[in-house]
Amino acid sequence: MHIDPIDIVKICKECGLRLTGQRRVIVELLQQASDHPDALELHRRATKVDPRIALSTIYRTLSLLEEKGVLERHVFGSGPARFERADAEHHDHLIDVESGQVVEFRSDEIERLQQQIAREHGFEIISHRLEIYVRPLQRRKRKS
Amino acid sequence: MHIDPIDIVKICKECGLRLTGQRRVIVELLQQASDHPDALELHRRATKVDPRIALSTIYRTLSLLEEKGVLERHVFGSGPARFERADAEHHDHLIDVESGQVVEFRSDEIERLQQQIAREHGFEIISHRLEIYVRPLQRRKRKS
DNA sequence: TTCCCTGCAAAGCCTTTGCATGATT
DNA sequence: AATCATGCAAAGGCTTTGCAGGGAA
Repeated sequence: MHIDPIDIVKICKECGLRLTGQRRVIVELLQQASDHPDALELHRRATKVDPRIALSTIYRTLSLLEEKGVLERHVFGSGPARFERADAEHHDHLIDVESGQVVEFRSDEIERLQQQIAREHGFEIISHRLEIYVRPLQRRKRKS
Repeated sequence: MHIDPIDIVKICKECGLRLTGQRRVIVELLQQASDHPDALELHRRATKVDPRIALSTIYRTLSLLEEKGVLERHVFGSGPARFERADAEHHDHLIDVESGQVVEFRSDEIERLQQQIAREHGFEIISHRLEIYVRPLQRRKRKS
């Protein structure tokens, strides 16, 4: 499965936004990220490239890119918002509460069931989120 | 479907907690609530019964009752935490983004699929949340 | 040159916490 | 009487915002 890179040049051109160094850096970092970093983590990574970049710029850029549909914002548990590239194909998340690791999955069947449930209640779906909080499976039971 | 009332007397007795007027009031309000109020809203309602009750007491009591398994905490979208009685049977939520109304539903099939997905990834489920953000269905298309 | 964008600091929202007072056991 | 719970106010985390200076078009 190939994912097109985020074309920040094109996005800025189309939206009449300015192509700043900060935006380039943030997009590049999100491009590379295989995890789901939050604003602070992104700021840590960004300052390694450009030490002058401000946390507020991170927040502003993330909101902007989310608004343009380039990024998705997730809030797991009661933690800070975490971001990832908007995928062409929607997916949901398994969150390992012990390690904090996030695993993506997709179930067409669950998607279908949701559509059905919404329709039965007289609604149409705008968006949804499904988060499954998990821990690694124990093969054998043992004494605690 | 009948739901047993929250027995705050019993809960306090069992947990070695004190049965205060504030706790009675908060539990009583949650008992009656058919919506999913947040702490501030609960405080508004509580002060009508006892004007001296503090917001921090609301928060403390809500956390306490959540911890005891009496209440469930939900965070919809980016809003404040909202609370409801813990039901014997788990359910998920449809959130009408236009009215803010919350509709509960349950799908055994979705529950089953989640179990299966978690297992396939080598995890066991601790908890999960499924929120479907919706708007009322339009019967006919019309010009905007 | 124009205006958008940034950095900085301050404020905002929701929630938690420290501490002295007050209530329940 | 001994604790535990409360009220009040302050602080805490995350995020947004106001504003003046800086940079892209």
